[in-house]
Amino acid sequence: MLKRTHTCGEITADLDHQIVTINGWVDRVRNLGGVLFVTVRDRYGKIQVLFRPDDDALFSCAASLRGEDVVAVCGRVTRRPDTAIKEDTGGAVEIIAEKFEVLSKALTPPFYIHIESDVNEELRLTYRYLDLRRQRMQKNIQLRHQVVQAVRAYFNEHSFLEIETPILTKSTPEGARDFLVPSRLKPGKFYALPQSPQLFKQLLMVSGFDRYYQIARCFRDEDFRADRQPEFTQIDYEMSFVEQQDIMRVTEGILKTVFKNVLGITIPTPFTVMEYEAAMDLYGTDKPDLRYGLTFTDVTDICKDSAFEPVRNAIQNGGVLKGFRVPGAAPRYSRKMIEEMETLVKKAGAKGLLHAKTAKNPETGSALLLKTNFDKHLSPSEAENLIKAFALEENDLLFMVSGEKKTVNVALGVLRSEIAKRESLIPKDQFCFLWVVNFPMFSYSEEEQRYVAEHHPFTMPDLTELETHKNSDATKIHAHAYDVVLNGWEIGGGSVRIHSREVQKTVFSLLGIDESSQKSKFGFLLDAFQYGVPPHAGCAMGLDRLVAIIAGEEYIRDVIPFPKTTSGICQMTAAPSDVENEQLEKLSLKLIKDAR
RNA sequence: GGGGACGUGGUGCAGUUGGUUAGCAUGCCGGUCUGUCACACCGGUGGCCGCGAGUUCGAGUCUCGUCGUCCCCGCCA
Repeated sequence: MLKRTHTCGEITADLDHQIVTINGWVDRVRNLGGVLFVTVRDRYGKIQVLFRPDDDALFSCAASLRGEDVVAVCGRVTRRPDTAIKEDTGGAVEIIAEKFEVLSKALTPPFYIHIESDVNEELRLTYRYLDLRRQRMQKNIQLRHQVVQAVRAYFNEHSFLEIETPILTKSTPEGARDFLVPSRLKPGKFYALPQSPQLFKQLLMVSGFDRYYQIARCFRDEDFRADRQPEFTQIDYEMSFVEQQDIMRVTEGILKTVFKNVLGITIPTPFTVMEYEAAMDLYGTDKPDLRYGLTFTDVTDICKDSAFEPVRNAIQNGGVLKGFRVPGAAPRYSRKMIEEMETLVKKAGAKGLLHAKTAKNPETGSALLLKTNFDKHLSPSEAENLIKAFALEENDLLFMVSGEKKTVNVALGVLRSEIAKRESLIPKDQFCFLWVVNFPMFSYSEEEQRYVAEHHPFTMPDLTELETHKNSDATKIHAHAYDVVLNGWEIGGGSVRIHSREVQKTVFSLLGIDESSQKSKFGFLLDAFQYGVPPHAGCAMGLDRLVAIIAGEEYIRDVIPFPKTTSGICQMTAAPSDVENEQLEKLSLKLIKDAR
């Protein structure tokens, strides 16, 4: 085999006149009859090879080359004629072939490799190894590597130890559904794949490894989304003898290093900090995208005596009236589009959508008129106050929703992000980081008729609030938890952890985990908490989401080499698949019914 | 579990109120061509319209079911 002396990307004008050998894939063949051009590609770049007709055998052999054949070419690097150098279609040099070998012939691929074109996702995943050859995926996978290296560089420089934790672990209640792995040696018992290394990293703190990190694979058996896969990767870290601020500074440091090393961008730190409640009130989500405005204004007071019954009733029942202004959008929104918006907020739980458009008053020529779907219920003074409260100008569009506060916020939040998309208000190439802090510790699950942890059960609650509200309304207790948000994506989250056995038991009890379950499920943690526990805190960032944002991708599938489809199938290997009955027997398992 | 979109030569798409021969681009194969770079030009190949029922004289088109992919809700501490 002709072994490469250089990669395709390394062949530049510096090597002019030198004899080189390259290995790679045939990207493209252009046969002009008397002269043959072959573009050869590897992961470092592309280089044009020229076959001249002088050597009949060589030329006719090269003429049979097809896309994706794997070749070795030896020849002299030569400056291309000036007339043959076109802008951005390759370098100033080419290789004039003297010898070549076909290392492997290729079938015609099922989709284009050499050009970026839309391809059915199913097909891409079936032939993922070919999809990964394409420039976009090559770029994304390389980018992912760079991000991981930047992360490691930061941690290594700051005395963190990279420590592995088990993949075969224990199923725990709370949180996502576990993937289970049957045990052969303990028939009828199961391991679980980790949803995160949470408890292990806390135990590492107990062990004295006061700065830990891991690029950790995590597994959750829940349904998929564009930003969710059943297995995903977390940048996981934990520190002892620290407080919330310390973790925030470290997280900012990691992100600063990543953006500097990968994109050459200096991101401003520290990040903006926003209370959970403020995020909900202003943006209707706990992960607001701050690249655009459209923040909400509360106009409950203005309309508390509204003649419009649904609004008045909502307010009298302790609800709110809130909305936001879309500058200059009025002429672009037809009745039909506004109906679509109404459908959207109704899906999100709102009872209805109030909307108004502003126009110049033809009589005065200056004051604004509100044209609304609740005109007849709106008094002139209410109209005027609304115009003031929202700072409305001509041709603005105003949306408002009334009802219970949380529902209103969420509905407006959904609307806000839809409007931002439609109005193209989201700037590209901008990175808006923020911290969301002071989350509620618990929420009440109607379905399960109990409190559930908003973050997780190992999060340190506000101890004063815990004492005050634990026997009355636990939803009033806040948690020392924090999320890092980038462009509307939650890219990470963490908390100060409980390091007291008593507090931990109190939280378990509030979650409805009785004494015996505490012992069987979390006994090892409670035991460990009796042997000297450093105060500790940590965080985990979603690597896939982070890389997707940096790569400008909308779906994390596009930054994962071998992802699964939304139904949890690997198109390429056809996993999950049937297993032999013998395998089941060894595991003491039997299928309830033949699902095949 | 629920809602929505899509499924037509290898690939990306079009296909009108149901109407006789399913188009276009590209790929692929063959030919011409000595500076192309998604080479160009000429010719050709290639389709059980996802699958199964039904309505109809007649279905790519309408109806029902089913399978698959994607998006969203639920779910994801």
